[in-house]
Amino acid sequence: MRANSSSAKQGRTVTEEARRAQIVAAAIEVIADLGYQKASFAKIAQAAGLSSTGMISYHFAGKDDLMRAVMAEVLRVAEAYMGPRITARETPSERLRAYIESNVELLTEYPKHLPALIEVAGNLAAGMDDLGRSMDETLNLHVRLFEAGQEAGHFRRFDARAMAVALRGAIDAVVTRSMREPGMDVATYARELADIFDLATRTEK
Amino acid sequence: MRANSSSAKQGRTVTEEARRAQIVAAAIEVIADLGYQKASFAKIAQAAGLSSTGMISYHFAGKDDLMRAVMAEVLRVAEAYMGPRITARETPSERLRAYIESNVELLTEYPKHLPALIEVAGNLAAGMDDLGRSMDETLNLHVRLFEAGQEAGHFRRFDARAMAVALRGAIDAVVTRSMREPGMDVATYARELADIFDLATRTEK
Amino acid sequence: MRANSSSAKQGRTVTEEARRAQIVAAAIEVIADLGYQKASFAKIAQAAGLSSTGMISYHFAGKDDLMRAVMAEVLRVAEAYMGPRITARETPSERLRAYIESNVELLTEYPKHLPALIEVAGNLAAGMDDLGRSMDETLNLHVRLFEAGQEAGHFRRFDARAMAVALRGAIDAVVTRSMREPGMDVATYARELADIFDLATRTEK
Amino acid sequence: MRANSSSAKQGRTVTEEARRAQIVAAAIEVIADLGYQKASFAKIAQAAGLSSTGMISYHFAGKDDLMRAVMAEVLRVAEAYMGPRITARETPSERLRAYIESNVELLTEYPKHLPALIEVAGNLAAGMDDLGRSMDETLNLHVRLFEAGQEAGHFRRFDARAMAVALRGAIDAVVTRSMREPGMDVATYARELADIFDLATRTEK
DNA sequence: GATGAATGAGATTTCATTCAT
DNA sequence: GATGAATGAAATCTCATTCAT
Repeated sequence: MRANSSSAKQGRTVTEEARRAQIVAAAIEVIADLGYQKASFAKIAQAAGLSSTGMISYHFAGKDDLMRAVMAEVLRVAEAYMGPRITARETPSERLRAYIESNVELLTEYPKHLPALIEVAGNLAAGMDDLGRSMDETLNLHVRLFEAGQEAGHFRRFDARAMAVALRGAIDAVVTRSMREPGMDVATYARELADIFDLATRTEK
Repeated sequence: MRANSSSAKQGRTVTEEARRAQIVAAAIEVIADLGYQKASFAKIAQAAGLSSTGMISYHFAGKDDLMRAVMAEVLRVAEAYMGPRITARETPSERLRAYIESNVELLTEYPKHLPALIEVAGNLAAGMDDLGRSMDETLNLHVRLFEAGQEAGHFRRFDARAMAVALRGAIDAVVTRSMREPGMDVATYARELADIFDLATRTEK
Repeated sequence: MRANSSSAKQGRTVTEEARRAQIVAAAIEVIADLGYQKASFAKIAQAAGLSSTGMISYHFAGKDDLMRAVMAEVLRVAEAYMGPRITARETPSERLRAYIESNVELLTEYPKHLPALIEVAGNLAAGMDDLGRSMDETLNLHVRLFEAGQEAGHFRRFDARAMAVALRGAIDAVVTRSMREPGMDVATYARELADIFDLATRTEK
Repeated sequence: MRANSSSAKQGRTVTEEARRAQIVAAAIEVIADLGYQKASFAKIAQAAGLSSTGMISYHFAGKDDLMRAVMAEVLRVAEAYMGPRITARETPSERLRAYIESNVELLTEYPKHLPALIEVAGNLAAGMDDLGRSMDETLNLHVRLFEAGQEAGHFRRFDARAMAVALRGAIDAVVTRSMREPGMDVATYARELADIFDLATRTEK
């Protein structure tokens, strides 16, 4: 009966892990293409080449659980791509720029991941507090980065949380825009965003 | 019968206009509280004190039509509130600050309006291109504002569209955050956002 | 309150009679164009230039009552058109031919009437037995016509009721066909039908 | 999921085929008894012993799809019953008579099938052109049969299409009549109809 | 482990009808 | 006499989930 899985990792076989990955990948595709609303189990199963939705229910405890897995996967990919590019830089300013640029680059490398993330995050059901918290943690990361920069004297004094929210929102807006305007020149946006937050954070003369 | 109303104003009686307003108000409330997804006609009818969902279908041609009306109402309120506060200022910099601050203030004055707008905008069904375009127009307004400021020498040279997207996203992120954190100190965010975009746009020394 | 009218004539004012006629005419049009199913009060009211369906409910006791009136009107028009053309002939054979031809001609003169009749007759709700009986009467008329012809020696011996059913069905089929094929050459069908039933009824040898 | 089946045969399991057949059978029953209009999914599901209308939507893409299946089933049964009886005869005249008689006999063998077919055909929604065309093909079959008979000299010269329309209409009228008059003596009608069209088609002396 | 089938709740929409004015 | 507004039932369809095999 396979008492359904929660998002916490349990003992899973290799095949099961593969199936889950396949479903999550299909979900990301469908969510990015059709939006959260129309991303029904039926559509996802079809995209994954499965013959029934039962298979999804079998591997995930419910829609929420699947969405959790989608977010986790996107965050994993994002961390893998962006992490090294950020830590390769030394100063907070350079890291901030690297963060923005690598984040926007993700849009080119994995065009469906960030759109899917935004769709899911924008439709978090009440009671999925854990997911909300996981988004908050990402935000807190930004906050700490800004605070560290301030303490080191690289950044001017500003409300780190407000800056983090603005940064998140600005990047998300670029993602959203790229959904509506597929052929968009993403690189320009990356550069401009980096400039904006560089000017906004740098120590005033 | 009353068949189908489109979002374009037609000959409507006073009572009908009142009912429509009542329904739209209820819809804004419900959307802000429960999210776009769970804002069914049933919930909205209940919030509006109507006995059946048929009443909503009677006054609006469908969910899309109602959503159009919701957006129109929010934009109307926003324009009425923000417009005078912006035009009262003279320089582009001051107007930019007034724009940001009055926009965030709206969150205090009409706590459900902007959240509702964001929910609706984030769930635009395919084929509601007119709504998408109406959002684009708002963006274009920003673009023109920035370009005007640049030509007048008040703003540095930057990609006006990218700046507009960033601004929109940053403000929306504050709105979104305030939804998750009801007691939030909004004024601080307003001031910080204004500072950020002041620094990001001002002519470099 | 105008306790609603049944199809039996009561004391009606001139204006009321005019309104009823206007509604019936609109109903015939709509039924012929859209079919019985989609001929809702809303569509009929719209076609009649009325602002609400309430007006129809006010003048007719219900959908059944309206349909009764539609049938009565069509039968009235048919009788007025066909009656004289039939009685102008003398022999049963000639009258049979005149019946068929004038009936098909009606399709040209009043293109919506017979289609509407067929739609209504084909969707008689259970419990509208009176309407069913009124159709039966029309059929009985045919039966009597055939029997009279047989007794007078103009027609061969056949089951008059079966012949009547066949005739009714053949004519109705032409009407139905003309609905699906608007530009159809109706005259040919009229002539052929008349030939068929002439051959089928005439005294053998 | 099973999403949507079209009327074209796809890979279906045995169980599914059985369920579909069961639903179609129930639909034929309900349509014949209550008429097309009142044959809602709810009634059909009940007649089929299903617990919900969802089951029907699961197996058929919509009401249209179910109706298509109903027509296909009736035509299949009719062909299976009538086909051999017709081809057993040699001359066009005999075949015509066999056609009529076997068609009317169907009414005794499968009392609900032809009534259901007529109800469905009479309520074809706009946009179900394929169904209309499938009815036209049946008609064309008649046309070709008549033309063949004419060329072979067995039939007099007449408009084959008009004759086909008359034949179809006459038979349908018998079916319709048998619906209103359940205990009707169908055999008499069969014989009389055969006589009528024999006389109407035979080479004139 | 996996599949197809079944379920039942819930969504939007349409409709005929009624009622207060 | 007439109108617009309101009603509530019913219809089709979609969905996430469960279950037997």
